[in-house]
Amino acid sequence: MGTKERRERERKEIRTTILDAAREMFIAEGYEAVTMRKIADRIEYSPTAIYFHFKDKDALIHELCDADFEALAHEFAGIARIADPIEQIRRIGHAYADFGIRNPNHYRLMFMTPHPPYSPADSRLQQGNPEEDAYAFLSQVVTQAIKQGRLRSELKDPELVSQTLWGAVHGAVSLQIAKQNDAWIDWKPLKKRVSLMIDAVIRGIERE
Amino acid sequence: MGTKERRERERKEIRTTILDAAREMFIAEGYEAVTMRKIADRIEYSPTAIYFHFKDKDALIHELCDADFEALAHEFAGIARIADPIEQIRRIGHAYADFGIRNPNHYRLMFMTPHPPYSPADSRLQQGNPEEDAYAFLSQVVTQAIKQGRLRSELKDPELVSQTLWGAVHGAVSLQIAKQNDAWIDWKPLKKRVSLMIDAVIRGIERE
DNA sequence: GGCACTAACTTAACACTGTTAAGTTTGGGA
DNA sequence: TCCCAAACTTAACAGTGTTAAGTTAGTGCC
Repeated sequence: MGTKERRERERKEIRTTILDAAREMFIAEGYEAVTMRKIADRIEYSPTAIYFHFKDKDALIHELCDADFEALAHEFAGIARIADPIEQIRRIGHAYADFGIRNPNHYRLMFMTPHPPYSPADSRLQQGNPEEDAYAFLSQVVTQAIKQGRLRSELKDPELVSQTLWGAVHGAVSLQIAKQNDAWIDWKPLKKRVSLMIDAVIRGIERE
Repeated sequence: MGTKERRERERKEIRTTILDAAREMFIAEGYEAVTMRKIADRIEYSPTAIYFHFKDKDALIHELCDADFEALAHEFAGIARIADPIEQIRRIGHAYADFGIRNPNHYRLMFMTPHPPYSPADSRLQQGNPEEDAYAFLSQVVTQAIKQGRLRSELKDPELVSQTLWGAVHGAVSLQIAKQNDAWIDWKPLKKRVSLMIDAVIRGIERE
């Protein structure tokens, strides 16, 4: 009696169809372009059919982003093998910036848009697991750096340092995304800005 | 025959009434809350009346933000009297962060939201004038620091340094605005994050 | 085989949004 | 007094997310 299984499989398939259509539109044109009606058009269903598979538009987009949080954590994974924690921090910074620049629309939604409070319990990702939680990975590396006496002596809180490192690179990336077309500023090449940001902030926290 | 003048004065008055209503809603609830109909309700006009005074919603909000760009530049003005350029940079950083935290909704629109290309010609503010252009003020101070040999010898481009400094503080502020309610992260006190960011990045660019 | 039930959909509508076309009021100038 | 133009209103359009109600089709059971 594999009908139940088949049903569930079909259900998952159409779920994926919806997600794929949404992702494509989202990457190409951003959040506003992902209208329920346009998704419906593309997958040849009625708009309401989507609500059978997702609570609302937010839930849909949220699921899209969850996958990207995981992808980010995975991009960090290769860095785990490097021995020097300072070099690890540098690599994390560059990997993070690359991710943001490659996925500006995801990045906007993940890190530049205020959301209603969202509990880790709502995510399928496991908080604190460095393989799935990119922030946890950074925090782990910073903890290592502190333990090894590589940071200035007054920097004892790995969370505070992690949040500062994150903020620095996020600043460079998010200004690029939000203001790259702003003619008011004569923007220097992105790569230079990111590199200087990472170098400067690392130099600023490193023990001399 | 002061009727023409009176007409114009009345026109300006209703313009201001609209702007004031919009600003209030905008501060309290953000961009989405500023609907043309709600503004109209509050000032007891029809929604279409607003279009007589502003091209569209974007133009209205834009005018709101222009005033805030100027306000930011004015907050910097007091810093001009300080002699030490490094101390000036530190003060600019703190003033900028304060501004963002005090005006999160303005900040979002000014620095966290991509806009269609916007030429300096569209603004009533004068680009490059440190009294009206906050970025120009920062850039001026950084130029001074370089001239006085206060920055590391490889840092010769004041624009690149300014953009990095801006990015760093912007990173701390914008993460706070976008993610302060995100339970995934155990946020350290904002003040500590901002201070460490400014100290770290200054130390990272300063000549030893 | 036929009945009933339910998962998976569709149609139609609601309450919003920004925006515009067309019509109305009002008050000053000739 | 007539006219005209500025300043407004009413009504509508095209779009949005979302939901209530109705339909279809396929499975499980007697």
